[in-house]
Amino acid sequence: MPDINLVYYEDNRELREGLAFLVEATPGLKLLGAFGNCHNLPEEIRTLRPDVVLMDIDLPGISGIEAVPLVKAVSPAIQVLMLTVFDDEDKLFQAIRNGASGYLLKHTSPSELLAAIFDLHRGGSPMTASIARKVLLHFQSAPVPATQQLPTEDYRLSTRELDIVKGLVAGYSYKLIGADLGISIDTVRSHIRSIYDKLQVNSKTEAILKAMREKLV
Amino acid sequence: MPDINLVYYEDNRELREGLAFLVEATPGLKLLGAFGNCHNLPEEIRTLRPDVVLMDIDLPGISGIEAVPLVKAVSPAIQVLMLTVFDDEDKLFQAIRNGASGYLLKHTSPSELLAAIFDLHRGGSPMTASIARKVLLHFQSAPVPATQQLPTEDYRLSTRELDIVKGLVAGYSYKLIGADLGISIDTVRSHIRSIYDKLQVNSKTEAILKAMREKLV
DNA sequence: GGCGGCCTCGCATAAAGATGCTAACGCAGG
DNA sequence: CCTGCGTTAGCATCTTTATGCGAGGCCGCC
Repeated sequence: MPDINLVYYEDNRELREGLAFLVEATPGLKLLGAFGNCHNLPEEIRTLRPDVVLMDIDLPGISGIEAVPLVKAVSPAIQVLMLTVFDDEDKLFQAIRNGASGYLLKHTSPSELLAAIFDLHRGGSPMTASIARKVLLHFQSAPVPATQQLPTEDYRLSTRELDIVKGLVAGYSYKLIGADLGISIDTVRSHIRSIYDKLQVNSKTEAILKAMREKLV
Repeated sequence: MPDINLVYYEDNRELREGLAFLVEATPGLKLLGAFGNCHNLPEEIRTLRPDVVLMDIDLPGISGIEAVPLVKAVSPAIQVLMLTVFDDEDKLFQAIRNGASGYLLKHTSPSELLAAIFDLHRGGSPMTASIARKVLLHFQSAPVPATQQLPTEDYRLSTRELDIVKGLVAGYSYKLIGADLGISIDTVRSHIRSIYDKLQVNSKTEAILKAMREKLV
């Protein structure tokens, strides 16, 4: 099996060099590059073509979290392992949503870090147990996973009324909606009336918000 | 620190005895009981009062998955670690939803298992990397905000301007916003001006939509 | 055939919003 | 000290929305 090719983003020079040393001493791993920021990330990733990217979260300029989608944009197959000193919940979930595949706290021992890299490359998602707990809790509390099926009350809007609502949600004025649908502004008003009636609102704003929240459009 | 008290449910006698041996040989752990099925689980848990329950998934009669809520019913503080040979996705998520805090494949080495028990007791959620990957994938695909984490451009709205935007997004009229913030409607207008300027829009609707989409509020 | 819902259009008025111009006050920074 | 920005405020004017009242055409249904 060929070596696992790594790229490392970390603004702290000592850590960067420490890991470089660690990786170079480990058979099966190859560090293609280590950088202090993500400003040239797309080019770096494109030219180096790593298998795994180690990403510090708190980078100056473009944060590690923002960098994840950039990596994934070059190639979704590249696995990103987040490294951080803080187990900030928000950042954790942002990183996960952005496509990170692993999440380790920096107090992780070198041997665990190395194991994590191999795990990651094997298709696993190594994470610190405390991180994993947070993820599980989200699963248990929030009904995030299954398709958030709110009853989506049926307001019985006609197709034309839905056209109008779409226009509203698109941010159009009555005039524009009318032009768009080829009807007069007064007709638009007319439809708006019945829409308000059915949605039980009395302003454009409320209608839009309700339509969006209940995903009528 | 007192020992971590364990109870183990596993129908395979060899495994049961193997783990009993392993635990007994480990300082800091104490096995209070090991059972081949969950038929008397509530009583067993109530009387033994373990800190951690190790639970095989494929048990005859009441499955390990069904058993998790029973354990949690006795005391939600008890941590449940699932052990299984199969990494069946459905079972995994059922177990998580039922309140399991950790999830290991049985090919896990004894030392990792022991580490997992300590992790669990410390508040972590040990899981095999491949299991963790499944969990993360659910996070990435399922959630509604899966659209994309656009860089959330910084429009440099002042705090007051954000107050106003919140009001808009809440569906309030200028009058209401003014009343809410204790300022005159003309001041609201004034802020609205600069908000439109910064957001590059020119209607309430556009501002609201932009604010919502870019989650400025 | 008549009833009701939907789509169309119009006029009118009142309320809300958009925008131009102006201006006072305080506070931070050059 | 002067400048810039945020916050406050007022006035004027035009546009957009909200709503009341009315009306004709089309279609499906009892």
